Amino acid sequence: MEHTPLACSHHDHGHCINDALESARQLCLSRGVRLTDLRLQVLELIWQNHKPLGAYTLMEMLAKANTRRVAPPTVYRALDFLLEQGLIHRINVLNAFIGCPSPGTKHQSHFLICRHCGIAVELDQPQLGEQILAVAQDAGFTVEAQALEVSGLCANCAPRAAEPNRHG
Amino acid sequence: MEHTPLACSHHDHGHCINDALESARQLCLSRGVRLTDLRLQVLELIWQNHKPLGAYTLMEMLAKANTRRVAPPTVYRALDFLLEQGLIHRINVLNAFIGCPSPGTKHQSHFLICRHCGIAVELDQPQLGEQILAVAQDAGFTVEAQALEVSGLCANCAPRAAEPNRHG
DNA sequence: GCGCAAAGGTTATATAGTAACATAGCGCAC
DNA sequence: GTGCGCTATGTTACTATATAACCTTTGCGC
Repeated sequence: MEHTPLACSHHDHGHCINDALESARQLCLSRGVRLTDLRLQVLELIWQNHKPLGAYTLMEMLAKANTRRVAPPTVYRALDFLLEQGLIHRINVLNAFIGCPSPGTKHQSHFLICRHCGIAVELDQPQLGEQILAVAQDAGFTVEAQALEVSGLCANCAPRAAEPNRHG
Repeated sequence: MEHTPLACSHHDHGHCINDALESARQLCLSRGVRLTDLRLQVLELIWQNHKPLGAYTLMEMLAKANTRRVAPPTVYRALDFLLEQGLIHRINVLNAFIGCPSPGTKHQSHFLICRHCGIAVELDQPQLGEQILAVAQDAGFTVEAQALEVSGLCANCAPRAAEPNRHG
């Protein structure tokens, strides 16, 4: 299985993937839920890089990895499972999905999304979540989910990126 | 034109609408852009209540208000214009659009979205935007847009709303 | 009036997501 | 081991959301 390198910075991404898959296995085991082959494969594909993947892209990748050709419901069911278990997040602004680097700990879905390289980085800032929670509670609102999606240019792309948004 | 009342609290919504439309007219005038009949009508429909409206719902409303029957591109172009001018916001998690109560002032798209009554309330908390900006900048990120979508139950719905999400 | 640019109309199609029902795998009582 | 029941996956068809491409109309300066 080919490792698409992280486009905008250099790190040991194999490590990312392995960690993620291992955590996923542990979590599912401890929760008594089944991380089936399909679900694992989808999670693995999502972790190939740090770019959110659309459900249909994922379908193509599954077809190319050829092991199977799946229809939309199959992919969506796997994604639903992974979402429920907190192993992935949905990026609404992109209609796409990305792996969660710390699925065990309760946290919000806060992302920086580069429009140039397409990478989405999850923020780990509990106090930001607290702040948002506080503002909502002040308004008498009962929070069930937070989705913060900040769009712009990442540190690597900002210098060389001009105007248009092209994901490469 | 019928005024759908705000479901979860009582206020003079006619006032909301009139203010919004008047600001829109002023803004477009001062910017030298054209707030055409169609665009105005779409904006007016969006302001009928405080629930985000989908593009296709909007199409039906236009058809019923009968003045015209429009195809998707027509609606989307009007929506694009209104988005560009900052007169409406897009709620990604709902694939829907809602009026902006203060289109003149630069601000972010921060919403509390009630899953029970469907109402979305825009937060006006500049310091929250600043905080998010600061976090992003610390990560070397150049922010172009913020989208904060907090889902849950509003003050009016929380007491009587049990588990499921039904929009009424 | 003429010509340009912007707005809107029309057709077709791309992309994203779901409903409903059939089949397969797996654990367990017996 | 057989049969039952539950969960996961396969399959077909469809709904919902959004855009491409091209054409016609309108507003407006000259």
